[in-house]
Amino acid sequence: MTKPHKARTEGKPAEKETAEKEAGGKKVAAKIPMRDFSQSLPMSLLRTRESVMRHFRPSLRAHDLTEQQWRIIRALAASGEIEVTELARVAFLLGPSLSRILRDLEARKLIERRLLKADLRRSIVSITSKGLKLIEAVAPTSEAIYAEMTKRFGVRKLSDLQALLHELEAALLAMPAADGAEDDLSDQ
Amino acid sequence: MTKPHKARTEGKPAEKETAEKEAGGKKVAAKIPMRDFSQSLPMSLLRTRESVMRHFRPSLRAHDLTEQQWRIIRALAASGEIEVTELARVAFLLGPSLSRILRDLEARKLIERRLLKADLRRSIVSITSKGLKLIEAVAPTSEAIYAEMTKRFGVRKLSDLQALLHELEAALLAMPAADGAEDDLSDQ
DNA sequence: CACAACCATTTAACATGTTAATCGGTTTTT
DNA sequence: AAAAACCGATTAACATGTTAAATGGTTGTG
Repeated sequence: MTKPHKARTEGKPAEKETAEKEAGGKKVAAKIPMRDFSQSLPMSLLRTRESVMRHFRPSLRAHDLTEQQWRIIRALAASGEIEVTELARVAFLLGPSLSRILRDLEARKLIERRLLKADLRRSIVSITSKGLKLIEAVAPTSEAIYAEMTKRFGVRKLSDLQALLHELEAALLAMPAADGAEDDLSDQ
Repeated sequence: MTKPHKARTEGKPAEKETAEKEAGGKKVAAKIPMRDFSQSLPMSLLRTRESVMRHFRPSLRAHDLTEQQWRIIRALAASGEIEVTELARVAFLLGPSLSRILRDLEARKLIERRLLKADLRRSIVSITSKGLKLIEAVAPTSEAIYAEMTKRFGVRKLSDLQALLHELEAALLAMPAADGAEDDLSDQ
């Protein structure tokens, strides 16, 4: 990928000597503020997600569950039995995190594991009855919160948002990944 | 940081999707429907954000920067000088995380700190010239990636998405937080 | 002025994110 | 079959997320 030479200033110019780098003779003042930082897509997604999770955390916490543990429990309840690798995919967790969490959930007897005789490298994970009870205890509250959110935001807008999120995800999955070995200008 | 992965294992049709299942004598009984787990709003936001960050990470990594460190550096470049508490707000980081990261960035001479004489509890953080150079080295690639994303997804849709994200965030901030003291049946 | 209440920041402790390395188990190659 | 190549899962090591507690500094009140 080539480097664009269009660092433009548009946000608020930083006072101080935030480096006046100029191309030619014009002072581009604050330099490279890039898109207003607080409005970058990753930040927007992060903030919005947090504004959502903020409402669910108290309920999970009341049942001694972290967000990730809840994701796993729910995924298991929805799929019955599932291999660790597949569980990592649906619960969107990395292997190491999943490994640790499964260890803890197993100790709490919320889930169970058994080896696959056909391939001893693999194991099958499933939820226990105790785990199911926990879900039954938490789900109503979660559903109520979700319903309230939907009501406040609007079914239609929520649906539109979900659609856009999926479209963006699809568009980016189709976009080739830059390997980070761009230009490597260690000079300067 | 937040960035799940790439656990793929295709050709693995997730048999049995929802609900009850009975393998042998083990009944992984039924449960509450709930919205299809994988389509929950938090998961959608998480996955989409990851699909975005996935493209930026290689570039950041090439410069030995984590996502959070980059957020801080950028926020500083955009605001000149700023107090720690305010920095935590704009970079969307919790105090403890920020404290650690600032310590490291200061050791790397990318940022500086000075106490506020008027109130010794507070300190002002600012970016150094070395930090600015780092930004100049990373920004072009980041901007190029962002531009490519915008091109693939569409300016209009990106704008719509940002708008919906903000609206949802606003709607949820106005929603009272459940304190999680519902029924509290301590498991056991 | 003494002191409690309050505030900004940091430290502590534990869970997860993340990449690399490791460890059995399985498949392929010779 | 034995060695090499692969593979799934875990462990290691370090950075961050998250809540609670500690540390110093500041303010309000008596």
